[in-house]
Amino acid sequence: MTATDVPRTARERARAEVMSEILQVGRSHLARDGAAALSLRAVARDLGMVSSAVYRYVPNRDALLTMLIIHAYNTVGAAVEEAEQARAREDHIGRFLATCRAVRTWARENPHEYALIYGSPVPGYAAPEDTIAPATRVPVVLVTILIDLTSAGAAPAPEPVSAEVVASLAPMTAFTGGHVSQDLLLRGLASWGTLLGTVSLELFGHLHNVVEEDPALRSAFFDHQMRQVAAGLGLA
Amino acid sequence: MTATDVPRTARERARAEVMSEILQVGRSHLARDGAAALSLRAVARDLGMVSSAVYRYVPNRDALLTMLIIHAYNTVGAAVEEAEQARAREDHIGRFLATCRAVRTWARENPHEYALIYGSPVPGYAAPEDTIAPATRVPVVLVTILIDLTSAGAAPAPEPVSAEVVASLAPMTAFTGGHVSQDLLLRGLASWGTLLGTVSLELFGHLHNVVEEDPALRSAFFDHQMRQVAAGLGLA
DNA sequence: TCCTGAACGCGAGCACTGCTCACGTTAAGG
DNA sequence: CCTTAACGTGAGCAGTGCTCGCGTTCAGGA
Repeated sequence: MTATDVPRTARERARAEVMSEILQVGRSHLARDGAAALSLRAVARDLGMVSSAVYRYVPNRDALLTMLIIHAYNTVGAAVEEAEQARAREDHIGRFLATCRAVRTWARENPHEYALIYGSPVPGYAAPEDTIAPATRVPVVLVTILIDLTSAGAAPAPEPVSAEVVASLAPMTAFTGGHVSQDLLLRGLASWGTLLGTVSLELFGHLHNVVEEDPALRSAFFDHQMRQVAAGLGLA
Repeated sequence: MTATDVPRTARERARAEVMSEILQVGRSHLARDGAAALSLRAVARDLGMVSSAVYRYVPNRDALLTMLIIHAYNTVGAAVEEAEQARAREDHIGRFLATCRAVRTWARENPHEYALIYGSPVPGYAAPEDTIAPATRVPVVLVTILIDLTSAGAAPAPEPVSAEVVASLAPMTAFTGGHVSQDLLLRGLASWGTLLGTVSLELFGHLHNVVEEDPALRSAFFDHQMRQVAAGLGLA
């Protein structure tokens, strides 16, 4: 069971090690210079290899970017899950705010990673299959809060939603089953949009001359906005 | 007055023409391949020039991107202004929804342009001075609606806002004067974030397996979300 | 135990990019 | 008319992604 995916031979060991080194160097380059400047040759140089050697491990530059995307999704997902699980299960608003704050904090600490996953898609559009699972970690946390909120009977009375809009949510309701009202689901998606929109506005410089730059004030602003969003979800 | 900025000599004429050709070809390349693939050499080729010749007109690639950014801001700004002005001045919710729809429609028609201005910042971070005025056109429309709403006495009763959050809004209130309550301003910023967040989610593929792909359903979903946002602004 | 084939690292090379520079040409204005 | 600045050219530098043929090294079957 556990032995199957653990490297045994020296070669497999070496390969795994080189692989993780490539990823690590790639991450540091991404963090320093951003995705646009990520260069396989530069990564190879840092590793003391010739550039063509990395192609034994990584098919092309986009594949490396994809790995970094997956890593980014996983780190923000882990950060969010940890922050959210630190709150009591019945503290719905606390869990929600913790989630929002964790996303923003992670984004501010890793702006290039954030831009990579929530900014303009860098590789040729089609998100590889492997990215979708990590990408769902944060949304899953949010949806879980909505489910818990509903099963605790604390969800606001759902307002009616047109049949067409209900139909548009089909892929989503396949996940949530009937555990969350369509109305609350829509509000949840809106809050997801507001969260990412607000963080993107801040990180991408669109709050310049709009909201004071001072970090404490920026945090206060963000907190206020997220509390407002929480209120829209029926969270006290 | 008008004669000063109109080209007179043949040389100035030619220069202006080449300049606009560069921009036009740049725009078509951006629309086709995206910002990352924009190449000065390719633009030069399309123009029948040698690559170094374009440097007589454009200092570097980033400058060309900046021009495209400005152009993008202006086209989305114009589209929004036109859509919004088609509504009656007292139809606040109609103006708001028209604005939202215009942004989304423009974004769907010009995804790479949208990504350029509202996605990850491509050039070396610092947004040049020339971009800020065009960038404000859409937000100005939104704020104007809020001002009109307030002066029509139709704004919802403002809820109290902490002193710290008020302080964070200093740059913004410098623009609006006292014409809009701090609470409404914050809600307006949230709706701006939700609008961009929702459009970004859709355009950048984050609604995959979340909201049905069918264009009509996507539009219905977006409309519902924006109506919800409008309700949060006190718009019927 | 040997030996075959796969994995590996290397260096050269292709096509492309941004950008610079010295060079003739051309046109504008004193 | 003639100087000066703007223009377009082509060569060239440094960097990129990616490919390919070459020896080497190692793992596992005969």
